[in-house]
Amino acid sequence: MTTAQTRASDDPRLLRIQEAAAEVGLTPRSIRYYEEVGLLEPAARSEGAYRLYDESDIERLRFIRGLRDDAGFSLAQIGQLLEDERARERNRERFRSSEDPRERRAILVDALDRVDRQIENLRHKAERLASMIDEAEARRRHLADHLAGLGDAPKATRKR
Amino acid sequence: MTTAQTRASDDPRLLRIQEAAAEVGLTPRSIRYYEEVGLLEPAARSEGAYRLYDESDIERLRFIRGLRDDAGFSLAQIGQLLEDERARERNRERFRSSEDPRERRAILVDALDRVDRQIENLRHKAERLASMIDEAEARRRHLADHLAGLGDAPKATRKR
DNA sequence: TGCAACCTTTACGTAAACGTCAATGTTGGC
DNA sequence: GCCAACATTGACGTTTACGTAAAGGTTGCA
Repeated sequence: MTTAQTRASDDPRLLRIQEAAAEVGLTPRSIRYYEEVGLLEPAARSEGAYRLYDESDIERLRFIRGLRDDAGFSLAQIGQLLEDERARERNRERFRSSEDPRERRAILVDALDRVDRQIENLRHKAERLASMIDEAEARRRHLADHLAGLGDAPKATRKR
Repeated sequence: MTTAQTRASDDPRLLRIQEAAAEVGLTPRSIRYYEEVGLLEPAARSEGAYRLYDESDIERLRFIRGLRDDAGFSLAQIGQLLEDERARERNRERFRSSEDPRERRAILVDALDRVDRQIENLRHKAERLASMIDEAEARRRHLADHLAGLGDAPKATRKR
């Protein structure tokens, strides 16, 4: 029996790799590499095996790029974060399908532990950044004060 | 056994590379590499060309390590930050040795611009991290609520 | 003075995160 | 049904940030 599946190649909301790359600011090579190391898989493949990405793939790619560029995480760390997310999903499933209150509680405690560790980790990074920002702002204030002390602008000081 | 008196050549407060490495939690190789790419130079060399590090070198190495491990900066970025710091130092010098108010003002405006860009940069990273922390904390609260709803601990849950 | 435990430079090896061909297949408009 | 523009899977090249080994010099204690 032939399954008349959603014909991926027809859906205009699916992007080919170059379009997806342009959309999120990556290169096709990077996206393929992320797939190679298990960070994501395209939602579908065309008849001729072209990778096709849907909206959630795009979000995921944006997430990865953000962590890489903005937060400076390695792909391994990003993989860990994504893996944690999947683990949470699985745990929710386990939790829902469990009847034993002791087991349900154990699942929650486990999840709580992991989240705590993750928060600790992120906080550490954030604190380091915060103190760098503080220092920079202190310098900024110092400079601004000096500048104010010198009187105003050099050329056109007066506003008509 | 001998009392291992770590006398470095002249000044006992100068550390050889392995001691410095142990002190800050790096390897000698890394320190040499940082020197190779221009991140620091040892305060002195012994008669036989051993690298000798003083207290300010150690601080600098700690700084580098912190940025690398905690904040996830690349060595190139760290180099940029250290370079900025040296540029600030030079600018202060230029500023002090200048008489012309217009030039002094220009120097300050320039410095202010650079600091602003740096702050912008750091803020971006910090915001990304902050939102990740928020999400994690939301999950944490959610889990904690569920846990509380299940009734209390299985064993000894007395908190202080 | 001897020598073990450091250190030096030089150089090749490696893992991560891609860049860049090359050979070949797919799509879609005319 | 043709063909330019895209895609595929290798496979090798590159940069960063070191690890590691080799060949030899230095230090300092016995």
